[in-house]
Amino acid sequence: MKRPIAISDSANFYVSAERIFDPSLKNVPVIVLSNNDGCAVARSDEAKALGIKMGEPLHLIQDKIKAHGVRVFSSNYTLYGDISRRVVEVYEDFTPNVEIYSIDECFLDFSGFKNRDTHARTMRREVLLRIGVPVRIGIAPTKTLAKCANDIAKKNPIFGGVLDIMEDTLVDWFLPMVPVGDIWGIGRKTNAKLQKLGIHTAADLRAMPTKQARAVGSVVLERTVLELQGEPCIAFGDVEPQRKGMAVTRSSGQPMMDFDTVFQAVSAHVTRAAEKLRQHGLVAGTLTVFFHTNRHRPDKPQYAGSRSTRIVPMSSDTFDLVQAARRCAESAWPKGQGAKFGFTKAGVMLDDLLPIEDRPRTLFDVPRTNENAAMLALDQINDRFGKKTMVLASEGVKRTWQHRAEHRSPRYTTRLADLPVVR
DNA sequence: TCTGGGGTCCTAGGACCC
DNA sequence: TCTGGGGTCCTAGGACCC
Repeated sequence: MKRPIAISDSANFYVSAERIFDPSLKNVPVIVLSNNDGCAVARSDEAKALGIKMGEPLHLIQDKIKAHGVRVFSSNYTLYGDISRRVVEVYEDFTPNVEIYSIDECFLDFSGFKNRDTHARTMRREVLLRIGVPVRIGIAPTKTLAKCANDIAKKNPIFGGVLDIMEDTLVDWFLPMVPVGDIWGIGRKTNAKLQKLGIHTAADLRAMPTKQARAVGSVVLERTVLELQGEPCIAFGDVEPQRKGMAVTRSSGQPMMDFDTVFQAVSAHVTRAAEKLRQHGLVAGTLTVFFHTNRHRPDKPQYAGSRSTRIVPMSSDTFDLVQAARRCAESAWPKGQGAKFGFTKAGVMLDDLLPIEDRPRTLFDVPRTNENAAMLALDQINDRFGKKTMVLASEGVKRTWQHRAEHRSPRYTTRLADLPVVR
C-alpha cells in the first residue's frame, strides 16, 4: 500500500512574508537581499520576469532596480521564522504528521484521507486566509516524486497550486515534463554527467539501471532513481531531529592579507557561535576553522585552509573555543607564504553537539594504541563514574570493543589509574 | 620478521539543499 | 570597487589495529 506524501512550499517565501504587512508590495517587483545585502535571495514573480536571477549580486542589477522601481528589502529572518511557524500550525490542523524540511517547506503525511485533492485545496485556501501566504502542494508516493509534482504545479498555474500523482499513469504522464536538472537531489555537476549520458528528463532517469546510477553518482543518485520508481528511500520523519552542527561564516569585502586579520575575523565568528551554542543549551565536541581566497578571481592565487580539533572537555565557553580556533587557524595557515593570498571568506563550524545536561563530566583520553586496555578497563570506569563518564572514542570503536569483549576472555591487565584522565 | 585480509577512524573535500 | 549563510550526507585515502 503506497503512502501518500505531500510537500507544501510557499511561493517566493521571503517576499510573501514582506507582503503580508505591506499591501503596496502586491503586483510589483520585490526582492529580498542576503545577509550582507550582497545579492538577491528571494524575488517576486514580477522581479523574476525582469530577469533578476537567484543569487545575482546587487551591484549588477542596480539599473533594473531604478528603471522598474523594484522594491528592495534586507532580510529579516526573525520575521520569516515567525511566519513559518504559523504556517506549520495551519498544516497541523490538516494532518497529524508534519515534517519541517526548511523555513518554507514541509512534508505532510496524507494517508487516510478520502479525497486528497479537496483536502489539499482546502488547506491551501486556509493558509492563504489565515496567514496570507500562497503555497503549492505536490502529492506522490515518495518525497522525490512529491517534489516533482510540486514543481509541475508551480510552473503550471492551470493546476491551481495542487497536483496529486499517486496514480502510476499520472507519473508516466508527467515525468517526461520534468527536466532532470530540476529533480530534488540533482545539482549542477550530476546534471552535466547525466546530460552526457543522454538522460534529459525525470522519465529518462527513472529508467536508468540502479547499478549504473550508483557508478555515476553514488548511493545518492541510486536512491533518487528508486524514489522516481515509486519506492520510498528517504524516510518520512515527523520527529524533530537533533541538530548536528552549526556554523558562522562571513565574506569580507576587503581581502585579508595577514594572519592577525584573518584570526580577528575568526575569533569574532567563534564568539558569535559560542553565543548561539549557549542560546540552544548545547556544548560542542568538534571545532573547525576555515578561510579561503576569492573564488570569483581565478586569476589570483587560490588557497583554502581548513582544520578541525576536538574540544576536550566539550564546551560552549567563548575562551575555550577561541583558544581551539587559534590552534586550528595557525595549523591551517600557509606558512611563510601567507602574504601571497588575500582571504575573502572565513568561518567556524561546531560539530558533535550535545545538550549541556548530557555533557560528560569525566573524560578519559584513550589513545588508539591503547584501545585494548581501555576496553578492559571500561567496566571499572563505568562502575566508578556511572553514566556521566565518557571515553573519548567514537561509537564505532566502542562497538568494536563490545564485540571483542564478547569473543575473548577478558583479562583485566590495565588498571583504571593507568589511563590518562583529561578532567 | 614477513605476509595478508578485514575492519575502523580521521580528515579533507565534494555535492547538494534551501 | 561590489558576488550569502547555514545546513546534511557521502566518499576517498592514509593511518592504524588485530
